[in-house]
Parts: sequence; structure tokens; C-alpha cells
Amino acid sequence: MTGAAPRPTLEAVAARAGVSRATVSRVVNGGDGVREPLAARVRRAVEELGYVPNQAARSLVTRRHDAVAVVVAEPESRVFADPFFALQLRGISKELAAHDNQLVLLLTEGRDDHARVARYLSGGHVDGALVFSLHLDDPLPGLIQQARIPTVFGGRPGWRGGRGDVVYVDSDNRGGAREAVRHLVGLGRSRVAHITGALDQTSAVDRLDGYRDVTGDADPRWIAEGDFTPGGGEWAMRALLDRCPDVDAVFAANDLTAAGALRVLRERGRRVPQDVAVIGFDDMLPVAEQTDPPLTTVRQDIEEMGRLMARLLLRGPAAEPASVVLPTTLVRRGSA
Amino acid sequence: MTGAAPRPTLEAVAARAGVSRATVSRVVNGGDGVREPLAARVRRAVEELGYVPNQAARSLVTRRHDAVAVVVAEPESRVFADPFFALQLRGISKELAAHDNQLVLLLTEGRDDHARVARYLSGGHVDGALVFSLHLDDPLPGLIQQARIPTVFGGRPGWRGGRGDVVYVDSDNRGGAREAVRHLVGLGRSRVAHITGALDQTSAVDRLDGYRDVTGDADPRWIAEGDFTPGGGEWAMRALLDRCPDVDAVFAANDLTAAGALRVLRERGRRVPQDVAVIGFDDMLPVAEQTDPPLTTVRQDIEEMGRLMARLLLRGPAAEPASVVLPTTLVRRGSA
DNA sequence: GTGAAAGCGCTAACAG
DNA sequence: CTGTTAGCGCTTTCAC
Repeated sequence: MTGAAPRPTLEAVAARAGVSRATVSRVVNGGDGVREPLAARVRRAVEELGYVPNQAARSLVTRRHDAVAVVVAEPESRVFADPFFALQLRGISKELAAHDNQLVLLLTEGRDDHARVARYLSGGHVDGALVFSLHLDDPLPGLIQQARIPTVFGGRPGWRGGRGDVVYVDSDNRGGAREAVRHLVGLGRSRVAHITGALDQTSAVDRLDGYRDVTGDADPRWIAEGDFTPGGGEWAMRALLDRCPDVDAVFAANDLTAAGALRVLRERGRRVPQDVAVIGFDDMLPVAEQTDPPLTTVRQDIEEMGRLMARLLLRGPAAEPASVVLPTTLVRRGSA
Repeated sequence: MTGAAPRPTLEAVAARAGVSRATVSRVVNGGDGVREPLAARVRRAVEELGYVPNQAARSLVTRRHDAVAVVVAEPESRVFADPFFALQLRGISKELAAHDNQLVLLLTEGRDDHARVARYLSGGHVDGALVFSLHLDDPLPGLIQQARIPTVFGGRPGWRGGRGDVVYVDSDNRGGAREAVRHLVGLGRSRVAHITGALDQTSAVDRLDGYRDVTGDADPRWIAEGDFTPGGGEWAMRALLDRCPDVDAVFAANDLTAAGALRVLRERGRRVPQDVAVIGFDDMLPVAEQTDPPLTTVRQDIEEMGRLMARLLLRGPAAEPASVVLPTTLVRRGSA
């Protein structure tokens, strides 16, 4: 494919306006230092010809692209199902727009795509990349680091051999988890269980660590593995009730998991919070406010995380690369 | 932001390998017509220097980008909630990957974004655009046509003044709707109602037209406006039952709507399909197979639509621009 | 303030 | 086969 009709060049505009290419260039890029009558003539010529600068040519000399790639190493099916990601993307989108940068979303599904994405990033199409490294064993982050373009990760990357100089934005998962569990303990609960998230994601591991920080070497039977989905929450809650019928509190790795757990608790006739107190994580309003009872949960500002990722990337390599860990806050509702 | 360390150029590789730039270029681009020993030397130099071609420079001369933009004129929130879109995107993604093209997803939310997207498309970053023009009054399609790059629309664009030469891929919404309603009539149903989709989308309008094709000038009270969501389906079904208690069949504009309608029917004690037969549209498996009873519905191959859009775009302006309307098929399950 | 000239890094004829 | 030579369209010193 070869773009449609030949589009007018700077040269053409210059000829039409009776000035030099340099002058047109100046006008097109803000117009400082060009006297008004001339500038007006140039603008008219641009208008008449429908001139649009060729970005490839421009980038070739400026080495800037005013575009940022967002790389998601997940099949669309998952990406598009995850409200968490949508929120983060919105934050990114807003921040980039404010800096007049174009957001370029690169989806990868499978090995072949990795190579293409790596090539795209190294190829000089974008000024930087925002990468979601959702899984511990994802090879993409490594590939991207080799592309040697400024990169900010969403969530602490957990890939083995992670070098020290990666920049990421994350919530204080461990601290938030601690606060949740402490709250349960403060409520007088002494048999606090935990339903984990998918343990190939650092967020799940960190929350588990936070739980352990408070409970110490708790009986491992009080830890049930989930996967951040309601179904996983149900399954784990059942297992938990079967092996520890006297559980009196549950800290779930996220709100969806908690929602699943709540369903099972009701099904088994446990009252929440009287018999079993439940705390989630995320504070996704559509979930947390709709459950019965409304969910006490650890809030993280997801959209802000996205915004911050973009900001960190755009500020360039000037400031030393410092990751940011955002604080979380406990939101009390009815479930604990 | 200014890309990181200065990256090696063709020149550098040529110097290191002791050949000319042209030779390196040949090797890098497939290597035909370069004798093996030389080619090997070049490859080693490329390797050692970590050379990656500068795409801006390449595009400047080839006028190709091997990248295609997918433009979605919807806020992320909606895009990411819609499984329909995810499926289409998957089809596109696969087809583009097969042709070694990079998919660049451009999201727009609000006026400001439109300008940026238009600029991006005109700026020569991509070889073409795939555009989802979901709403009748969307200004984006018009803007994009002005960008004068090859474009294929997803779904018949309904914008006023639509020129004749737009290329789009769509399902035979009208024909599918006709088949559904005819099926209901063939079942002996004589009071067939319709719950529409969001009528600012052509797909909803076309399905309504198909319904009318069969029912003729039916009493307008048998038509209730929905919005493609389960909630809308519930609401519309209630209205329908209130004003036409003797309704014996419902054609819903999509499966989600049908699912909502089914809930209300059960709630009101109507048996499906004995008292009221129900047909949906889409055949989204997770929905259609999970309802009770399983949903009879009009299937469209959504992923194939995506694939086709990409194929149409990639084949270039060679073949005359012909839109494609894919056939639908009625899938019989339990509800009608 | 404005223009002339020199490239940015690469590919594509065209010679040899 | 390989090297030489022109640019692609734009920005950017540097003179005027």
C-alpha cells in the first residue's frame, strides 16, 4: 500500500507563498520570528494546498515523535475484560493528551508479536513506552529494555534478573494488605484467612506478603489461592470453609475475589460481617458498592497510576529514574 | 524526550563490515543479491553494533510504514466493555500480523482527541486506517476522509452526507433480522415484538428495518427501544408486557438485550418458548449458551469481519473499493 | 527577519 | 554482485 495522492510538500507551500522553505517551516512550527504579513501569506498557502507536514521527515531530523507506545502483553480478550487496565489507560490517555502526545496501543498475543513489537519500539516510532508486565515470566519487558527507549512499567516488574534501573509505578500493595489485615485483627478477629490473586503477578505476591507481615507464620491452610476473578474467589472460599470452618475474617486479593467469597459465605449461611468479616482490594466502585453488604476495601487510585506513568515517561531522563509507589487507603463499608 | 543513546546507523555498519551502505541495506532487507561471505560479514557487524534501522528514514523514502491504525471513536470505558469490539479487534490483529503490519490503536474521547488523531493519520505514520464509526453523528469519519489515507469502516457508516465511495464491512443486519422474524412467524407466532438496539447506530436501524420488512406496518407499540445492554432489554421488555400483554414472540436486537428480556419474562411468569419465543442477534457464545433456555439467535462472524476489514485495507487501492456485507445465519437453540 | 545550504538515515536507480 | 549517486521532506545553523 502506498498512501493515496501525492501530498504537497514544504517546498510547494514555499513556492506558492513566494518565500523560502525555512520560513514556511518556521510558521508551521509556531511562527516565532516571522513578520506578520509574511506569516499570513504562508498560512494561506498552507490552507489552500491542504499541506500537512510529513512526520517521517520531521522525526528524521528532530528525533522526536510526540507519540508514546503502551504495550500490553496480554491477549485482547483479557485486556478488554479488565476494568483495571481500562482505568489505567484512561489516566495515561489524559496525561498524554495534555502534552499533545499520541497514544499508540500495541497489543501482543504470542511470541511472534513480541518480535514485531520490539522492532516497532526500536524502530523509532515513539519517544517512549509504557509497559504492563503483568506476569512474572513475561519475556517482553526484557526485549523492550533492549530497545533502549525510555520505559516506565505499570506495576512492579517481577521478571527474574530484573535490573535495578527499571522505573515503575505501583501501589503499595504490601502496605495496603497489612493495613487491611491489621484492621481485621483490630476488630477482634483472630482467624484471618487470605485469598490470594494470581501468584504470577507481583501485585498478588506483594499482597500475600503484606498478609504474612501481620499474621506471622500463620497456618498455611488459611491461605487459599485465587486468581483475581469472582469464580476464583468462590472456589477458594469454599476450600477455606471446608478446611477451616471457624474462620472469622477474610482478606481477599481484590474486590472481584471478595465478591465471589461473599456469595459463597451467604450460600453457606455465614453472616457478613458478624460471622466473617471481609475486606477486598482495589475499590472498584461498580463492584465494591454493589455487593451485599457493601465491601470494605483497600483503595488504590488506578487512574492516577496511569497518569503518573505517563508523566514519569514524559519528563524524560533528566531527573534520575525513580519509581513511584502510591499509597493506599482503607475504605470502610459494611463488610468489615 | 529524545530517544536514549545515539544508535548506530547504516553507515556505521557499512564501515565496520567494510562494504557500502547499499550492501548493508540489501542484507538488512532480505539479503537477495548479496554473496554469502559478504552478507555474513554484514550480519555480524549488524549484530555487534546492535543496529536497528531507523524507520523514519526508511519511511521517508519508501513511503510505507507497515503499520495500520485502528481508530475507535468511543471512550475507553465503552470500548473495553464491549466484547463485540474485542472480537473484531482480534480478527484485525491476526490478519495484520500475518502481513507483518503493526496494529496501532488510537482511542479518542472528546473533541480534542479528534484533531490529534486526524493529524496523526494525515501525518504519515500509517498506511491506512480501520475506523469504527459507531454513531450516526460522529464527526470523526469525515475528518478521517479528509486525511486522504486508505480507510475501511467497521459497520456501515451512517453519517449524514456519507459519500458513495466509503468502504466498509458489515453483517447483513437487515437480512438477518428478516430471517429471525420470519422464523418466529413460521412458528405460528402472530404477535411478534421487537426490542431495538441503540438507534444512533446503523446496525440497530438496519435490524429494525428488517423487522419491519416482515411485519409490515405493525402497530408501533410492538416496538420498544433498547440500547444493546441487558438493562435496556429488561426495561423494554417490561414496557412491552405492560402495553401488549398478549405478545407471543420477541426479536431482540442483540443477545445481551435478549438476556435481559428473558429475565423479565421469567420474572413475570411467562414460559419461554411456550408462551413467548425469543430470538437474539450476535451469537455471543458466553451469553447465548448460558441463558435459560439457551438462546436462538442470528449469528454473525465478528472475528471474520475484523479480518476482512484488514484484508480489504491491505490489498490496497488496486481493486476498486467494494464494501462487503457478510451473511448471517440463524442458530436454533431453545428459546424459539 | 529571512534565505541558502547542509544534512537527518535510508533506499533505489544506475554504473561498473 | 557491489559501489556510487541522488534524493525522500524537513529542520536548523549560519550568513545576509
